[in-house]
This record gives sequence, structure tokens and C-alpha cells, in this order.
Amino acid sequence: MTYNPVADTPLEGTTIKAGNRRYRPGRIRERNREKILQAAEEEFAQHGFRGATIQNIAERAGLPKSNVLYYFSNKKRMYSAMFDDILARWNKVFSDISPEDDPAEALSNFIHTKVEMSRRYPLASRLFAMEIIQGAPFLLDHLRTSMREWVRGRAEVIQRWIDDGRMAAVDPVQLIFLVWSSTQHYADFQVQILMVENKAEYEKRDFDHAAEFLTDVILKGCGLEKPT
Amino acid sequence: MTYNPVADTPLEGTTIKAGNRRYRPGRIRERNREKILQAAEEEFAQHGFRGATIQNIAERAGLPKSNVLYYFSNKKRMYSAMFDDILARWNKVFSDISPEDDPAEALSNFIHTKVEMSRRYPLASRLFAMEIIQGAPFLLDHLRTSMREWVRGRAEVIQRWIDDGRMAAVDPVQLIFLVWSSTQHYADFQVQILMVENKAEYEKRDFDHAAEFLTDVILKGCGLEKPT
DNA sequence: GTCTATATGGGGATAGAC
DNA sequence: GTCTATCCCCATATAGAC
Repeated sequence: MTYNPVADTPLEGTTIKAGNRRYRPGRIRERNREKILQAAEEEFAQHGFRGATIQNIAERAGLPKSNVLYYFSNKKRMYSAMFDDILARWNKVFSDISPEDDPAEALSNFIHTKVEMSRRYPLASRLFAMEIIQGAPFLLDHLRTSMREWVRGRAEVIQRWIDDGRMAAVDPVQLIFLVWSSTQHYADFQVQILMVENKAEYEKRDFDHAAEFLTDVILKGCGLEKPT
Repeated sequence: MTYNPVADTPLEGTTIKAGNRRYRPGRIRERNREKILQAAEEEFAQHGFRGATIQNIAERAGLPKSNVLYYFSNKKRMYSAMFDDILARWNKVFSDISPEDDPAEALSNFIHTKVEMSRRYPLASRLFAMEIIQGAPFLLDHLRTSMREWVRGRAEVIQRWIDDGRMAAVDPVQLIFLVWSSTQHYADFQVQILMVENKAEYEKRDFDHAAEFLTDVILKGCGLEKPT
């Protein structure tokens, strides 16, 4: 495999002079990359890594196949780049908890944020689920390092709350799993939920309702009063 | 496509006489079908419909590829047959609820049964999750009919309990989703859970612990006392 | 019943014209 | 930077030998 010096390189913010015109290098590149990553998210989320085809991604993006392979030299790199994108996006939205917080309020926030994520980024959620189900070949390292650390940190905070008698004594790690699973379900199992409820598509209030329900049950289950 | 008169036909329990020996027709067939379906479960669960290959299924089953295609005339039929198998298996294990039951006991049973399913049939759970995430192309009809009816029936029972003041007023359908999502999570996201908890593999007690945790929180969340 | 050989199509990836 | 043509491999599926 020959190394493509242009593909897979991040963008720079500089401008250069070429011929007579001043232009931002990579303007088109930037837009095409975005279109491709968006299309890849759809395709990979629906068919998994092996089931996805570059041809389909190209069609979804409205670009010729070779163009896609020009921007991302191969399928694996495209898949990785997509996850970098998603993880970065998640880190931005992300809200943390600390021992000083009110447990009820913090937990309620956590649930609402996660439900909102399911609403706004259902594809990302499904993609992630798909990757985990497949054995996390690409994300194994992330799970073992960043995610493990994240869970440990949050679990410690919850344990502090319990030790201080501010909530019922439940396993903190299991509690995190419970919030994850119950909230992601609305994105990952969307089709099932819609079919069972006989709906054509989700509305905003469905998510609000789900968030309320989960907050009610989980907080109460942890011996907490719902915050006003 | 020519119709294969042997492939995809169910077995019969009769015996016939051929030449001198009396033998059960399809003994080998039966065993091979099972081996193939087992292998298909692994392969499809890991890679989805499009990502799975017949070659891989054959290797997992320890049979030549053509042999696999002899028993299941094509990929789609093999995929369908596998789901028929799984749904039948689930229906067998399945325990129902009725308005006369004690809510706490019934809900606790439901949770424990589902966790046990995740433990015993993780592949089936992942397969199902994968199919739903992909938009349920094969199971859409099942979701729209059997599953919808099932949920409605159970939701009615739960609503009766609520109307009779035997548990807190929570949305019955959401409650079913909550039990589904939180219990299946242990099968579907196994890799993530193991990585986060820094474990090499699950043990029986992990599932017992999970079931206890979920029963604690969800029952309490529904204003119920845990049954002894 | 079982396996080999093969037809046919599509997939990823590259070379090179424009 | 962009797109066409093409290579090579692997997939499904079938025909037919054993």
C-alpha cells in the first residue's frame, strides 16, 4: 500500500497563496469530509463494519466511490475517524458530577442528558452499540482506559453520597449501567419501540416522557426525592 | 433459482425401510442443521446479516460451505430459520403474569427470568439487538403483531395493579421497556461491562448480583417491597 | 448425501487520465 | 483536486461429479 500524503490528514487553519487567488486550502475537503462522515455514520450504524460498503457510503454522501477513498484511504481509517468524531462530540455535551452536588439533582441531570443524547444522536448511539456487540474491535482500548476511568470516578462520587447517607446503598457501577442501558434503549431499539407503540415516528414529548419516567423510577429506587 | 425439495424442510419423526437397514431419515440432517444454526447464531450476532459470510458459518460449524448451502438454500432462509429457532426457545422459557399475581413477586420473577436469559442465551440477545438496530428488516412483522400484543397484555395487567392501588402509578409500557433494556444490557454490552469492570469473563454470581440490584431499584422505584 | 468446480456479481483498493 | 477504469479477491449460489 502506498502512503497517501493527503488523505486522513487533519485540516489546518492557515491560508496559502496559489497563483493569483488567496483561498483556504481544504474548504471543499472539509465539507466533503463532513458529508462522508455523516453518510458513514448512517451506513455503519445500519450494517456494522463488515456489512457496510464504501459504495453505499458514497451514494449516501452523493459522491463517487473513489472520491470517498481519496479522503479516507481505506475502510478502517474511515471507521476510526468516525468514532473520533463521535467521541469528541460526546465529550463536548458531557456534564460531570462531583461529591458536592445534590445526588437527586445530579442523577436527574445525568438521566436527562443521556436521553437527550439518544434523541439528538441516535445514529451515534446505534453505531456504538453495534461496535460493542461485535466485540468492540476498534474501541476495546477506549473501553479499557478512558471509559473504565470515567466509570470509576463517577462510582466513587456515588459511593461518597451513599457513605454520607445521602442516598440508598446501591451498587454505584450497576447504577451507571442502568442509566446507560435504559436511556440508550430509546435510540438503539427505536424501531421496536415505535412498532410496539404503533407510532410512525418519535416526537419530542416521547423523550420528555421517557426521561420523566426514568427519573421517577430510578431516583425513587435509590431512595431519592425528585428535585423540583 | 431452482427449488430444492430437501433443503429448508422440517424433520419428520417417521422411520422408513431402505435396503436392509431400518434408520431414521435425517438423523445426520438434524445434527448438521443444529450445528449450522449454532454457528450461524455466532456469526450473525457478531457481524449482522450483511457482514456475516456463509464461509465463516461453515468453518464455525466444521462443515464445507456447500454443505451449509445444501441445508439452507440461501442466506436469508438461514437467517430466518435461526430466528424461528430463537423465538421458539424464548417462548418455552417464558413466564407470564396475571392480575391475580402479587406485583412485587411477578415483577421480581420477570427481572430474574430476563437476566437468566441474558446469561444463558447471550448470542440470541445480541442477534436480536443487532436485527433491531439494523431496522428489523426480518422481524418487523413480529414486532408489529406478536410483540405488540404481548406488551399490551402485560401493560394491562400492570395497569390493573396500579388502579387497585397495589403499586405506584408508573407508565406500564415504559416499565416493560426498562426491564428489557436493563436486563438485556448484560448480554448485549458484555464486552463493555467486562472491560469497565476489568474482568476476563462473567461468573454466575455477576448475574445474580445484577438481578438483585435491578430488583432492588426497580421494585423500590415502583413503590413495592422486595418479596422474601 | 456430500463435496468439487465454477459461474457471476460485487467489494475494496489503486493507477492514472483529466 | 476529482473522477474513470481496472485489478484482484471474496461472496453467494448452482451444477454436477462422486
